[in-house]
Amino acid sequence: MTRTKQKPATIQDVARTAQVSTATVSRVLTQPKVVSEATRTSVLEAIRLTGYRVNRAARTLRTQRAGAVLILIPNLGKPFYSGILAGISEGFAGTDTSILISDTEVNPVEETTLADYFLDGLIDGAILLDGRMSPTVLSRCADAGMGGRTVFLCEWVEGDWGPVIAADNALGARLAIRHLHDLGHRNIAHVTGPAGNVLTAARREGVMAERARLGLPARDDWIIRGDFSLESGREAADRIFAMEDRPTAVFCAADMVAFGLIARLNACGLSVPGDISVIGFDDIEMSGHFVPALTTIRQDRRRLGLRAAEVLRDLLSGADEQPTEPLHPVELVIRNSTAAP
Amino acid sequence: MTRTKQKPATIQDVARTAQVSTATVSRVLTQPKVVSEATRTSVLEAIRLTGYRVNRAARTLRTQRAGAVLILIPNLGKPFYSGILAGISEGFAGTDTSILISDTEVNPVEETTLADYFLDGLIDGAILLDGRMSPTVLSRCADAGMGGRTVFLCEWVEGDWGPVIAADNALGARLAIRHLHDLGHRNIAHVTGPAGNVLTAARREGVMAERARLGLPARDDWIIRGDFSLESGREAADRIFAMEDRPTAVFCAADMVAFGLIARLNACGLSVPGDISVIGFDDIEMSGHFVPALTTIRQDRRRLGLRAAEVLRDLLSGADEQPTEPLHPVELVIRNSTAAP
DNA sequence: AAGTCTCATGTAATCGTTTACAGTGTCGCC
DNA sequence: GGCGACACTGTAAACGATTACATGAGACTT
Repeated sequence: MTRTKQKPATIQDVARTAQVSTATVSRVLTQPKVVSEATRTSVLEAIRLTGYRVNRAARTLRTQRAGAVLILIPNLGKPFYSGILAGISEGFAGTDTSILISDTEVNPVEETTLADYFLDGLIDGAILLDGRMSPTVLSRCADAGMGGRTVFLCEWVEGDWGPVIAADNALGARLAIRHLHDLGHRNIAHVTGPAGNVLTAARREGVMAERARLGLPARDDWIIRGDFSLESGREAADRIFAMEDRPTAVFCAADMVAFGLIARLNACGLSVPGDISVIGFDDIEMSGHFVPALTTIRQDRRRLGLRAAEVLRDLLSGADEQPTEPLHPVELVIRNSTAAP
Repeated sequence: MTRTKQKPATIQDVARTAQVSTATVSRVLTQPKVVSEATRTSVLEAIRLTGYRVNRAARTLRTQRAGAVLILIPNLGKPFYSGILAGISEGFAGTDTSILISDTEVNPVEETTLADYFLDGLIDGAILLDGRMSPTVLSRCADAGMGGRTVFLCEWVEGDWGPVIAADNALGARLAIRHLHDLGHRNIAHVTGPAGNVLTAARREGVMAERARLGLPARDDWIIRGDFSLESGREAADRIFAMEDRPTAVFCAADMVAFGLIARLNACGLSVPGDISVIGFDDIEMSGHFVPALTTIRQDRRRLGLRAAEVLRDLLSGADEQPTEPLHPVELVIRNSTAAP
């Protein structure tokens, strides 16, 4: 008598099977301590027998909690984010919270979308990795009850919109410059991220600070605007190649930029690190496999994701927000793309 | 009198405001035709006024439809998938269906997980991009009512588990071989995907068939096992470099493999396409930017995703399944990594 | 004028949980 | 013996939508 296409069992079925009330079954599921050992085991047995699974919609409706969080990612295609997602996922493991992922590239966050998620009761909170969100949108979201249920990760928006989890980008930049300086480089260029991006700002700031500290020449045309893309790396390479006195080393604000830059420099007949040293930022998976293997600044993406998940969980459970250390460590990974000039 | 932290408006509030019953409001939302022009506009006005949004949980509970589908992806980190996601997303635009994304790398599909999504009433259907799912898991899912609510995309599992949307991989492989042959190559190697993968099989089959058709030498050691990864490309390069009579051209089962291969060949002192021509498969974003720009076989990923979404929609709406053309076109994109021997 | 049909709307049951409140039984203690 | 405390458990009212069925008003037919 194998049931194949039966309707899913409800809490009623379990209650009937275990000869208790639905309330008791519910209690076994949500606050096991208050129900006696005997009935608890009998109910659990009934659950096993009936193959019961709690209906999320009903629970959500009743408790007014969605049991889900939204992760808003600028561009899923970027390899940078997979480790982050793994960390977030890990952080929510065992909490029967499901994770919705949305790509702001694919589904642009228009005026209301994010707020709608909250209003529709689809999510309890969100982790935002997109620093381009407008304050207008954010304040709408705050009106929608989003206040205190949002965490920024990696990127963020200026203003008091919620806790921020991020790597110490400025420190990373300083480490990069220091490394190049230690190798003997004095003329160091920097390919930045896109304008208006908080990471761009933090990293450039680090570059400026360290360059000043070390007394390195601060030429404006050695700060080259990029946008974290491979393509912008190639453009930067062209710019550098055309300079009369070229820098001997380049710090790229992202590994992808470094790849584009190196490929193009090679095509122009310049070798890395022979003629020019290049250092990146992020340490994405490919960086170790590239030729030459890329010297870069690593952020522990899994850990960042994990931490963001924890912070959001605390936020949602109303736990007293343990002050999170604002900046996560970064690490210099020395490989083959940097050498003495 | 701006309401800031008001509870969200319910259908009751709208009904009261518009002086109609909740049934009428509901009808305006779900079957606008049956309600008179006059009341409809009045209700819509009331909705605007109250800022009402339908509560998904309540609707799901009542209708027993989740209004969501699950996308199961092997590895979100692979750049290959972003275009696919965009297409899927496009395919569901305007259907108030939300899209859940799950990464089988991050959250392995254990015995029950996928089935649970269905049982919990969390999703109405799924698009599966992971060909590694075991038939055991799939048959559990079928028991959970998954039958006829699932679509395979790109990869698939042998057996009658649902419609399959995929590019014509065998044709792609043949085009690649033909292109190399047209350039004058006769000694052509192939770096395959991982064992047991359906794409690996289809592409290798295409290679075999075309090689036979063109009367090319069929040496077994020119079929090199890979796994779609950059790393496997590097290993293949080492193998090829060590051969006494090297092939003059290599067809890689994935662009990433080609990148690893080319980088390593360069490191060994072999130039591409000078010494060896290399062609990839997929045409991921980076392929056009790589140096040399990679000749490859393009699949229209956005379109594949779009089509999968459409098929799933039809499946869910119970529409008579219009027989989908089984294989989607592929296209040879000629760039700079292939040349005459 | 009565019957019938159509169209628009209202009434109320229902989906499957959770949980405030009430009830029962047992025990200890004055 | 009565009374409070305690530990469980049951009853039933929500949560916010959808929808089968009932109702009422015209319009049209005979």
